[in-house]
Amino acid sequence: MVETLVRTVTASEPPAHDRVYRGLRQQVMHGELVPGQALTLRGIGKQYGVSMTPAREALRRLTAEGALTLSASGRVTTPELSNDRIEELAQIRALLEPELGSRALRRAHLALIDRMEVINEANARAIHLQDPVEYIRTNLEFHRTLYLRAQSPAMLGLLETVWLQLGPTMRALYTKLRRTTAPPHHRLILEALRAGDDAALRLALRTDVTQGLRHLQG
Amino acid sequence: MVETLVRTVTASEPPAHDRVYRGLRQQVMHGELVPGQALTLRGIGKQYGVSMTPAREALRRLTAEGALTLSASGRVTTPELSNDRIEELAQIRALLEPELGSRALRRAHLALIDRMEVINEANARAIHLQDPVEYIRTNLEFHRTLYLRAQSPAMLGLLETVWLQLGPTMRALYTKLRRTTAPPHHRLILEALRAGDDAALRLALRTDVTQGLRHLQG
DNA sequence: CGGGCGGGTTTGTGATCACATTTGGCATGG
DNA sequence: CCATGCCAAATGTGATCACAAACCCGCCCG
Repeated sequence: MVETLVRTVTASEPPAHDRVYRGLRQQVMHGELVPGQALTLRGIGKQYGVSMTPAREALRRLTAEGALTLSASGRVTTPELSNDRIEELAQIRALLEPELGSRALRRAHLALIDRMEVINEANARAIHLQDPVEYIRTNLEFHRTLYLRAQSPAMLGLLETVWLQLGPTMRALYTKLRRTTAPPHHRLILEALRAGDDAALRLALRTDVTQGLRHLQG
Repeated sequence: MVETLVRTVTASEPPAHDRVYRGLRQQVMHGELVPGQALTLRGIGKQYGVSMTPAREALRRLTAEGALTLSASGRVTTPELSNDRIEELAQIRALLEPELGSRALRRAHLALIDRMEVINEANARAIHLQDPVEYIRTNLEFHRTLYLRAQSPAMLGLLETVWLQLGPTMRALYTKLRRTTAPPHHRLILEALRAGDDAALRLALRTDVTQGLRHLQG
């Protein structure tokens, strides 16, 4: 355990804890982890080739964002959300996403819509291939591409913490219902964007969000 | 530095990093810290009688919530918000708080309103005494008492991170304008609650939030 | 055959240390 | 008087260790 004493610094790499954080964050948000999955300091450390200290910081950061759950004894797991909690998080999405979409609408140009179109095709492919992680990833990227244009970094930041909390659950839901049909309301979103129709866009975003998550609830 | 080797454990105290976190969080949210205030690991550690490790975890957690800002070199300070950012955070409050109030309205009973009345009187006292920290504290407690009834823990959690981000700025604003007049719209909020008027409550909350922060913006 | 109890193992917590980078201020030179 | 370079102090980062609590699993007793 002494082989990495010399860190060949090429160009000031990002800190180790940040690398660990980003890796885990992506795993959580994209649904690569199942709800209830346990994460240990030494396990994460070994996985990323670092000691416990950076692993601890990464986990602390993620739990602070709600991406992970801290048990009373300090154990860290991916969250197992109650149906009430899922419902509430969906309502938060339904509150924030139309607002972000509406703000983005004024600034949306054609290149943006084209880019969303491309992402949406990748999303359809992921559905056809039954690839849950890729489905979640492209779906979030579709939405984020739009919301980035809203120029509201704080609101987008809040929304991303909501996505983080839903990550493992979305994965579980997806593998449970195994949909093979096309993505539901993305076409409506794109049409509203092209038409510059604010009300239609808000509605399409809201239904896309609530529809996607209300399929379980039982 | 070896005097605390024996930790007289009486009844399983909370972890040190949590104690540090709570202390700092309250300082930030209540505006006890000025924007741009620097916090060092060793300084925090000495202040709370712990080593760097718990201090680091507390700071990491707070920066993850947006309560503190991390410079490129890893230094931690309280945030100095741009006017745009203040405006955006106010808009988020204006989006979340009417929603939370509306949800609480159905479940609000007289005892709750009485309690808010008491808090509001303490708030008026703080204004009269020109006590910014106590003003901010009672003002937030007034709102939180209402929102707790909404039974929407995730949404309230998001809102609290917004409050956290605004904490130092609210302090700076308060000491800058030194208002001595009564709190603006709290009476309207209480009246709407008593009347069970959803629309009036939403409006009163929204204006209370935006009014309070739009006084600077320069 | 089921449930409580034990003990080895795993795990989080906090302290400490070495190290590289950054910072801040002061002297020097223009 | 201001800019610049330099050095000591301050600071964040990551590794390692000791320790107590929690956990897990199998054994034994009822």
